[in-house]
Amino acid sequence: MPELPEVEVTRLSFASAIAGARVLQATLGKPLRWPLGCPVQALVGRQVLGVRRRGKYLLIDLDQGLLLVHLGMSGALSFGPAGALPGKHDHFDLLTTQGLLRLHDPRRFGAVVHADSEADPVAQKLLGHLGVEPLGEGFALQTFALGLKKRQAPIKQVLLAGDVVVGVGNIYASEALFLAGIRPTTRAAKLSKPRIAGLHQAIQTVLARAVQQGGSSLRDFSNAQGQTGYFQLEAMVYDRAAEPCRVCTTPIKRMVQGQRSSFFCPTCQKI
DNA sequence: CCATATACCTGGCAGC
DNA sequence: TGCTGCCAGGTATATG
Repeated sequence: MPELPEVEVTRLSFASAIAGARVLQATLGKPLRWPLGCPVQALVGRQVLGVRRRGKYLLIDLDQGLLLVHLGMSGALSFGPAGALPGKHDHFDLLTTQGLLRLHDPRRFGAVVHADSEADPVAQKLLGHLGVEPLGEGFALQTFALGLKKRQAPIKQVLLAGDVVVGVGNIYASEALFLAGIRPTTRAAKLSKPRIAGLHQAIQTVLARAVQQGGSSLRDFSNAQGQTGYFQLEAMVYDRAAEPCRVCTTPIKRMVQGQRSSFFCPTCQKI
């Protein structure tokens, strides 16, 4: 579920509500992808200063250190009045003076990690290699082109790798490549400058639009207020194998790259 | 350094 | 109904 748009939509849905809250209690459920990295009791008494995002990570700033939250494949946060006991798939609770922040994550590929600062090696191990933010000022065409020129791998896989540009996952990689008219199999280094410019724009267009639409809710994504997203309704290719292209009616194709599904229109995406 | 495969975990679905 | 196999939004890690 969670690519950049879903993570950003989640952030927007609880950041202001939790800001200033004091942690009353913290609880862990089953193990997540990585250990918390500090005694859970150490979170009690901390104050939440705000919530930022880096790639697909949420950074919850505390008065001492910060929490890095990743939603993995199936994670979702909720923030609201405390009440219900944790369910089978609720694996992290942060009870605060302003509400309960809860991580629901059936597959447990997600994580909550404490670090003393962003410069902390614990944080750097997760954030250090990340590429540029596609919706930030720093997403320059020139640097993007330079990054792609060094890579012989298929463009789809370079986008997913996240070391050139962050936040583009399996849905939005396919969608951005469709918008740019580029085949997912094209080697990144072989893209011409105009095609790179088109992709640079397409990534921003797709991600910004998805944020506007509240993200994609394929099965179970919802923001911290429990609201689902609608971008999946306007997806051009993702999960539309054999369905007619919305532009030219050619059946959309599905293929596998790096053990992940890619979707494209063989007519609209020639090279 | 780069490209690709593997592992982690649970649930939903199609097919028999 | 129950079993099996496949599929799913990610990414650190290991292996060429």
